[in-house]
Amino acid sequence: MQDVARRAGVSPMTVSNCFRYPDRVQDKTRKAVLRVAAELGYVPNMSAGLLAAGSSRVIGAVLPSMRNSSFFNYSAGLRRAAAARGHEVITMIAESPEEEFSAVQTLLGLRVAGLALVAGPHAPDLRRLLDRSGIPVAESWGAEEAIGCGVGYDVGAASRALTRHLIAQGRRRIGFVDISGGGGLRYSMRLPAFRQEMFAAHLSDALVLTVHAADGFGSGARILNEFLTREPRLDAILCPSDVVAAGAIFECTRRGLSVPGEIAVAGWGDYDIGRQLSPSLTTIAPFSDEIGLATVAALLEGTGPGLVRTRFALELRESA
Amino acid sequence: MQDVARRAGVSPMTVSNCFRYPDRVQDKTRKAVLRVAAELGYVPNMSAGLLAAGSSRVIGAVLPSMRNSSFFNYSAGLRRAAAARGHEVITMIAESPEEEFSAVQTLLGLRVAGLALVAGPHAPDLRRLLDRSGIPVAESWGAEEAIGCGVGYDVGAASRALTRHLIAQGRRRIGFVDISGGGGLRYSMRLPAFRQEMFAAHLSDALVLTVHAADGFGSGARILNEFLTREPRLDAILCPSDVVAAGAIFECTRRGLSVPGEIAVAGWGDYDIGRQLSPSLTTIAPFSDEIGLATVAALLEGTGPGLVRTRFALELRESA
DNA sequence: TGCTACGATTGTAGCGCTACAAATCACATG
DNA sequence: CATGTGATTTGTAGCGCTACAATCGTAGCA
Repeated sequence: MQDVARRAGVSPMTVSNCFRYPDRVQDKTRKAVLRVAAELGYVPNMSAGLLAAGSSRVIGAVLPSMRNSSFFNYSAGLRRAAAARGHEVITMIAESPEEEFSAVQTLLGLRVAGLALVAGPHAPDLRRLLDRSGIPVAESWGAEEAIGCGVGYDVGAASRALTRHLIAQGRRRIGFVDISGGGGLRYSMRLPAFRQEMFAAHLSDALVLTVHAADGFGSGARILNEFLTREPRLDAILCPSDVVAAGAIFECTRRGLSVPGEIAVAGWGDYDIGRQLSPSLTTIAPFSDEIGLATVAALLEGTGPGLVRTRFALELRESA
Repeated sequence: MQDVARRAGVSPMTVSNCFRYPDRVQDKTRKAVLRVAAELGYVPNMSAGLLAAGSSRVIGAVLPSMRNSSFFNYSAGLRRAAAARGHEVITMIAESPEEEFSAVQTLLGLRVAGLALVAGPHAPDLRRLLDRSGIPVAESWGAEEAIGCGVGYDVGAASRALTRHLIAQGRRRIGFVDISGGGGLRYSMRLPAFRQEMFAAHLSDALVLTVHAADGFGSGARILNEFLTREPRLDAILCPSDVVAAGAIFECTRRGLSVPGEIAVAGWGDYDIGRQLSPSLTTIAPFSDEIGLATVAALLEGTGPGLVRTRFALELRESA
């Protein structure tokens, strides 16, 4: 900074202002300084700035992965909302509660302006660590018990809407595929909501199977087998993701079962594959980018703990 | 840090040492300090540490997306290699050269220990900025002209291997699907290598089509249409990704063309979908995680500019 | 007991920047 | 031409930590 100031013939303080508060500096001066800075390849040392000012313009996000389009869209939403407020987003991937804890420590060490977590199993000390840090925290896909501000759509309502739709279509023997593993926590209300609606319609809610998130396509055959063994007249399946649903549809095709004629298949998450599939997939669209937008808003507008509900949509297509 | 030192009855310097150089501190002292720190929720301010010490243990990575499994595996490789060396990885997503430039500035501002870029179109000033920064840089999927150290497999060799395989199988009228858009830059050697092999085998290399990366599945129908219009006796297609190949196979199935009987279809990238598909997809496996590992090694072992080659494999399955 | 050697611990100074208040400047007014 | 006003610029002090050198404590040995 000294060098830039000298070369531009101004004080270091003016250089600092050029980057942090451009309005405070006369147009001509600022342009001159910025030109010299570009020539010298000067990039302000954010660590020093943060140390001096006590506040940064970087938001930290911890994600369990970015493999599926939900997290991808979420991340895009985070970035868009942050950019609109002059902030940046840095991301750390953590695939276990331990990794998440360590990532949070790193981000806290960087003294980010806010921290976006994703709901799921957390390390036991995480909440305490964050409470003491004083940094705004939001938990995306979070529900009532969220760390900081929970941001997400009403999974239970979505599950009820989907179940009601199937019942309204005349489906009676509906198989429900639950998801296990860490990510499943975000969808823990799916099953209770399904049961509630089935009970209300005087239908059996006993056809429940569990798959691991990682199984993906591959589980389609197993699911169908097990369901049909237990209930040969099965007429609908509710899958926990479009990928699993795609696997189920592939297996139906292989067995010569028509979809949706003989069996209705519903997915969850509105992934690309669901649109391309034939028949195209009825699914829940979670508007994950909105979760990202709302998360940044909660972080930066300082609403504090609470619960922010985003939208979801029942996407009716061919398969159910 | 002062508080922790007071409560633990030691000097601030000892607290600092506990976190940075655990060996310098007696076991008993360290445990006591760490306990107090945990109680107080103290996390060392990395900015201050970096400012004082001039070096951080965080590596910055800029990715164009993490939608596909290549980047996901790459990112996992980065994290694994960094963890093995006691470092962390923070990621920024940038979908355009401008966003990439801005992300690099942020990461440079954080004074990361190293910067991992992905090959593709860059902002014109990026190279100069990085040269002056003095921070180690590597460009993954990079080739000869890489910024910093290029790390990646030999795309040309992979393309030649795949083409030779099809020719050896007796295919004569081979359609080649090229990819356009930013990401295509990483694969610019695919087409020249294909042409070279076709020429060497005295075959026509004129059946070339271009798709946009974003089109994915959807482009399958168009590709097949155009190829078959130009050459009704088409007997093979080389696709730029497994997703495009899957789209092509779907379209073949719809038209009643048998794969690989009448038409061989080859993908690229070894995505999940290629294994689940029926017929399963012959493809190039890029070992993206190795690119991540090698990138971190190049960054931290300070090999400087140069070119590091990782492996790839011709994954022969049912479709070609 | 005195002295050395070595590991553990502790001051001091300063990393690069920004908040804040003070100083300076440009310009219009009486 | 003195004076006031508001915009622009500039010192000063200190953010929280670590490198480095200095100091302390203690075990081993003559």
